[in-house]
Amino acid sequence: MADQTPSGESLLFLTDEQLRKGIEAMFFAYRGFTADPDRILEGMDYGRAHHRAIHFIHRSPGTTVSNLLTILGVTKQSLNRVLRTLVEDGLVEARVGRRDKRERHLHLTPKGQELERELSDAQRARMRAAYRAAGPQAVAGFRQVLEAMMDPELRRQYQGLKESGA
Amino acid sequence: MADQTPSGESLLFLTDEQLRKGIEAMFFAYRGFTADPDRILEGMDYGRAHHRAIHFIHRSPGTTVSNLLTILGVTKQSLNRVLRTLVEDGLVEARVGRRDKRERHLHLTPKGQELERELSDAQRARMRAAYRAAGPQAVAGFRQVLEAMMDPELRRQYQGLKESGA
DNA sequence: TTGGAAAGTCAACAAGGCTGACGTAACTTC
DNA sequence: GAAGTTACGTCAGCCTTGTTGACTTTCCAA
Repeated sequence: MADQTPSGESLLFLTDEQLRKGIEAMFFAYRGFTADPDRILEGMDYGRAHHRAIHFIHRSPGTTVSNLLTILGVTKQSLNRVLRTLVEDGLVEARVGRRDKRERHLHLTPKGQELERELSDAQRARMRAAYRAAGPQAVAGFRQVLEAMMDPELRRQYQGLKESGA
Repeated sequence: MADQTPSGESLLFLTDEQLRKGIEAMFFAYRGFTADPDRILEGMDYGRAHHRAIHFIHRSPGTTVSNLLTILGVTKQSLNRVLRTLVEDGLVEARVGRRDKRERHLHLTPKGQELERELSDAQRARMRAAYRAAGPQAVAGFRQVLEAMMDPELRRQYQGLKESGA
């Protein structure tokens, strides 16, 4: 959809100048996007990597370590460092799999859920303000462009996650 | 603007679930956004930090070090390390200011411009594909939401940069 | 002339990526 | 039941990119 370009001038939105603005918008917006959780995390012993792990464990409770590895796109050594501290500090529980005992199924503890909520409340508040300011139609466009910007493999991850909640 | 919500159900786009999707879209899209330059840079001695410096020097030739500091939001020690290697390698030229000789005005050398073009060609290609797939209206929404998501100070940076080219 | 801004530099450190190698338990296949 | 594979953890070492703190040089401006 949205492929009809009735006249040549509709392509003005594809000029290098327009693209550069989009690139810089991504850069500055991503700074804002991570700013609130970063602020909350600093002072604690955690960083952005812990936030990501917590987010996706909350998002998909019971997910395995290797699932998380492919979603986050880091090495197991890197993820393990993060996960270990979260388990040690009692924010994440790693339950041995029932069918396959090699797997560890990850869950947030109540304490972990509390931090998750604090972080996502902050991040959602900013998203909500931005969404409200821009309006529903802009939001739809926002999501379309972002989705088109993903690597195909990541897009599948995103879409797979997108509806799996219900 | 865009605040008219004729009926309650227009606010459906502000549910926590919608916001979570937006958050994950940002996460995955940003990975795609940086993937191509990262690929080009790996193997060279440069990283994402060098790319950012090169981008903004290209964008605002003659900009000073402290301008760059506020735009990039890093410490001068961190930026200096990047800038030093770029100057040593002959990609960036730091000209002593004529009015204020304390300032260094930064320019890309032909060699620097060559790398800049390679990097931004890759990044623009992805943006262009995403823009084309989503269409002009979606692009407008995309930019609106991103702009609303920035910190006010960063938004001023962005907007200040936005038109200064012509 | 003096205060302070702009720039650069040295040193030390931390977060969070990476690779490589190795170990162990558990599942799968022959 | 032996052999191979998978999932996970861990040790060691390295890199990039961020941080703070302390210090110097230059030089504009009050």
